[in-house]
Amino acid sequence: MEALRRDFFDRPTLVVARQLLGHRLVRREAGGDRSSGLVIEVEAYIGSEDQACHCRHGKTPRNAVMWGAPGHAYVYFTYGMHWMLNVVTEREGYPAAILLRAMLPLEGVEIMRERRGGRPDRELANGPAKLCQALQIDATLNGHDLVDRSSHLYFESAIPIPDGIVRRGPRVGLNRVPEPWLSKPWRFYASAEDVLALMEEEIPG
DNA sequence: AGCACGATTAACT
DNA sequence: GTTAATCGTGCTC
Repeated sequence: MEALRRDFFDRPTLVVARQLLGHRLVRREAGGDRSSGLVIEVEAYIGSEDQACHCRHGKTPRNAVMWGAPGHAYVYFTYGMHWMLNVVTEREGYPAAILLRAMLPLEGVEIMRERRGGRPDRELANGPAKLCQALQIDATLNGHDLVDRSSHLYFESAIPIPDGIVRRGPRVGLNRVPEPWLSKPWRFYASAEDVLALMEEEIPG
């Protein structure tokens, strides 16, 4: 499998968000083991006009990575206990990123179970904070280059997700965000069941 | 199956 | 002082 290249992320954010579905997020553990999963849910945050975007009030120490080069990780802490992973998109100087909201675990399921406190498998990474907990993602990965196969966290191309199983809708969890931003259909997702069925078609048995 | 709530910390118009 | 791109629990129907 090939790592995604930087120019994959140097495109309009909605295009990247849609295309990111079905690609594999790989965590290289300290001992060299891999854990990974297929991206099945994302949300786009685009520009300082987007009133749901962290960059709506300009550049700050927290959101600085979003203004930088595409293909880097923007990791932030929220609600006093949760980490969120984003990948930066578009040209340097234009703040945009994609929030990784859910993945279908494939490799390293055992270590994910441990990190997730023995929760049922379908709850290992079906939320942005759960995904980070499952892959042990925190501030040390903020600003990390995700376009680098030798690094601790990167993307690999995996299976294309057909339009037929892609769903789209408003971003979730937004507080006090005005229209039209509140209703922008900038969330893209596919059900874990549909993606599993797709994988069985590709590789019968 | 769905809703309400508390947890807990860092950044900040 | 207020807020937050969430999660898990506990309660009700």
